[in-house]
Amino acid sequence: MRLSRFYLPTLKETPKEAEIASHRLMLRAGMIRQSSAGIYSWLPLGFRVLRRIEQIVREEQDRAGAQEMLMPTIQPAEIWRESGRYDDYGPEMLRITDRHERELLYGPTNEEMITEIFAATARSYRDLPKMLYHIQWKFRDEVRPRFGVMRGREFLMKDCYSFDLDYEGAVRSYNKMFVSYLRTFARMGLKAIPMEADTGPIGGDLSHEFIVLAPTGESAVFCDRNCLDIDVLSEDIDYGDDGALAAIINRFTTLYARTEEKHDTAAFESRVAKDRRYEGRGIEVGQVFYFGTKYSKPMGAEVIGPDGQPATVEMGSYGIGVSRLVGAIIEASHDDAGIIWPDAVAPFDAEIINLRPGDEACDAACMEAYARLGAAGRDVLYDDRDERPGVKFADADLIGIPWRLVIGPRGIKDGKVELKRRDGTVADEVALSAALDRLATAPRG
RNA sequence: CGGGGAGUAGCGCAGUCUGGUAGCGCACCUGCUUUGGGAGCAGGGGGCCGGAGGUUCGAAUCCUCUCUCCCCGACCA
Repeated sequence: MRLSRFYLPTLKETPKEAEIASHRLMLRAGMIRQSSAGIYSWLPLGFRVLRRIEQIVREEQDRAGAQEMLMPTIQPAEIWRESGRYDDYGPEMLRITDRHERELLYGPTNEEMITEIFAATARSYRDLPKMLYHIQWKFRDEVRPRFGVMRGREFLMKDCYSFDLDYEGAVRSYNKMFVSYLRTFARMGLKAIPMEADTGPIGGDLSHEFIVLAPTGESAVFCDRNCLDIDVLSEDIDYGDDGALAAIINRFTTLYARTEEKHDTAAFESRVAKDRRYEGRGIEVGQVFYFGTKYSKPMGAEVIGPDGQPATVEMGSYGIGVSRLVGAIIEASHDDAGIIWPDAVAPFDAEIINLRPGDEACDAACMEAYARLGAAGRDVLYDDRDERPGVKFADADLIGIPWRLVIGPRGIKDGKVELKRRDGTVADEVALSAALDRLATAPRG
């Protein structure tokens, strides 16, 4: 993509409404534009990131055995009356009436809808287990939306629902999602720690929040440093091996990891040696939750069991805040100049900066780089604009593409270009061909 | 929902107290000069001053009502 043709309305000054880094940087980098409180349009740069995050979530859901579907944003009030939540939900639910005076709502979540679908179609225990998910826009009419996409009213969420015949089955599903989440966040370059979460009136210990560590996070978190060192991506995970999954989960759940709401200083200090105590801040990006028959019972989601008797299905739900993740990743990875995208979610793999468009040698070198990287399957942003170098460097820092290839008249007369990582780990003056070899084979994360 | 603040050009702001034909910086357009970290000079375009009523010869400015947005708190993927 040539930057001269790309719709990238960057801002030099910060819009005054943006307080936190991710909000500020997303606005400045031309990723989003606010429509009304807590509701945003996603401009091309932001949309690219959103799609990449969504795709990682999708791949890891599929890998864990969940199946993608799509449910509507608008739901009938009726099914929420069946579950008893229509009145419980309160003013956070956006209620709508259509021309026939039918009561509708813009879905804040989909337990009722999926349960209703499942109840109407599942017959036998042989239909179980199942895990179904979708990635869809939701709406919660927050009293006070803030922090940009981190706490919007409209947000993109992946929600998955599991259906099992009994508690043991539900735990297996829960474990699959738990491990899937570990992999999902790790692939995005995040340290996400599962922390014990409130299970509300249902009780039990089967709920975890996944917290991304970021110094600007909203809640204080306390955990054993050993949590930070577990590398889930290097393992070959077999989702059919219940024992292996349980073992991975045990490694986390036996370690102390809690948010401030559940933090217990005495327990922390007795369970975690002093040098292993980690205290920081974090952002919740996902939650896994077992809730048994809370919805299946009132909505009649039953199957005939092996014994010929009807059995109410055991359910769980598993959410990931996809749009929130965009903000969370920026909170976890930025500096004063701008965003530092992890490779796996970056809007482009590399940016080529032509310091002197119109200079024959620079143009030729840039076009060679652009063509070669494109042929190697890289997504490249080519800054061919007729701007001064300072403007280009500043925009490049701001939008945070992981690799930067700077081609200017000074270097090119010696056949040299500058190859840099946005995160500062690489800054080399090398021959163009060497830089291209390196970029063409660099991991995409 | 309680408390605070703000709506004036795309963005950041001044002007409001003390009414008198709307301004600054950046951005944008044209030309020339520049070109390795947000260039210089010259010229130019762009505003029903959030909206509705009112007071006045005259309202961005005073009065009334209203809408929106932001911050702190309570609440949340």
